[in-house]
Amino acid sequence: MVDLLEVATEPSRRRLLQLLAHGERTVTELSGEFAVSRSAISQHLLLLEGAGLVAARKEGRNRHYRLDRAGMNRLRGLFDAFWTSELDQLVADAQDTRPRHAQGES
Amino acid sequence: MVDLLEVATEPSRRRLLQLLAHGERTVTELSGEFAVSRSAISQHLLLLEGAGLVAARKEGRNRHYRLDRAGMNRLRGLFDAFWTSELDQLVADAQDTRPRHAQGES
DNA sequence: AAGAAAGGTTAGCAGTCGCTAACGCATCTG
DNA sequence: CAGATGCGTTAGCGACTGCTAACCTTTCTT
Repeated sequence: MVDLLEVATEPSRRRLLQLLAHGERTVTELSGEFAVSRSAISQHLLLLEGAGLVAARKEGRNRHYRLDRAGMNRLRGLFDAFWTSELDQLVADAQDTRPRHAQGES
Repeated sequence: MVDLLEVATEPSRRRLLQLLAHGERTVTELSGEFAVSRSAISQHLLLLEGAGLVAARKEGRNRHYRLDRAGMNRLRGLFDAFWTSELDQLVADAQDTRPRHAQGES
C-alpha cells in the first residue's frame, strides 16, 4: 500500500496536482509542462490514479485527467491529522515571539 | 538541498515531528517509540535538523531535540502554497457530493 | 487502407533511501 | 580509575524510485 501523503508530495506529482487544479488536462498537455518524458508523466498519473487522487475520462484517443475530489479531501484530512493543535500553537508562537522568547535562529 | 515537504512527509520523520510537538525529547526517548534502531532515528533527526525543522540542545551527554518554530512555519507555508484556492474549492465541493466512504472532518 | 497521434506497458538502469552494524567520542557513575 | 551510557559517524546493503527507451494498441486523419 501507498502512503497518500508521500505520493502527493513528490515534486513532479505535486506539480501535476496543481496543474489539474485548473481543470482537466490530457497526458500530452501535461507532459508539455515538464522536462521529462511523456512516459514518466504517464507513470506519475497512473500512480496518482491508483492512490485515488486523480481520475481519468477517456474521450477518443485522449485521456482527460482531473482531480478526484474525494481523494483530495482524504489528503487534506491526512495533513490536518498531522498538523495537530500542538503544531498550530507552535507556529502561532513563531509569528509574534519576537519580544519575549527570542530563541536564536539565525 | 532538500525538499522540505518530502523531508517532513516520510512516515518516521512525520511521527518524530508529532512526538516533538509535545515537548523536548532525547534521542533515546524517541527511539523507544520506534521499532527501528537508535541509529536510524538519529539519522532522521539529523536530517530534520539539517532541514531546519528541529533543533537540539546539548545537556551533559544528552541531546534534547525540539521543534524549530521558524522551520515548522516554513513547512506550513509550503503546504499552504501547494493547497491553492482551486484545491480548496474542489474539496469544498466534495463535502456535498460526498461518496459513501468519507472520513476526516473534525 | 496507411500513417500519425495518444497513451499505457515493460525492462532495465542509475541514483537514492532507510536501515543495521560497528565504531568513536564524550560524559556520567560506581 | 573503569565501565556504562548517550549519541553522532561511517560503510555497506537491499529495496525502492524516477527515468528512459522501445514497444503495442487504439483511435483519428487523409
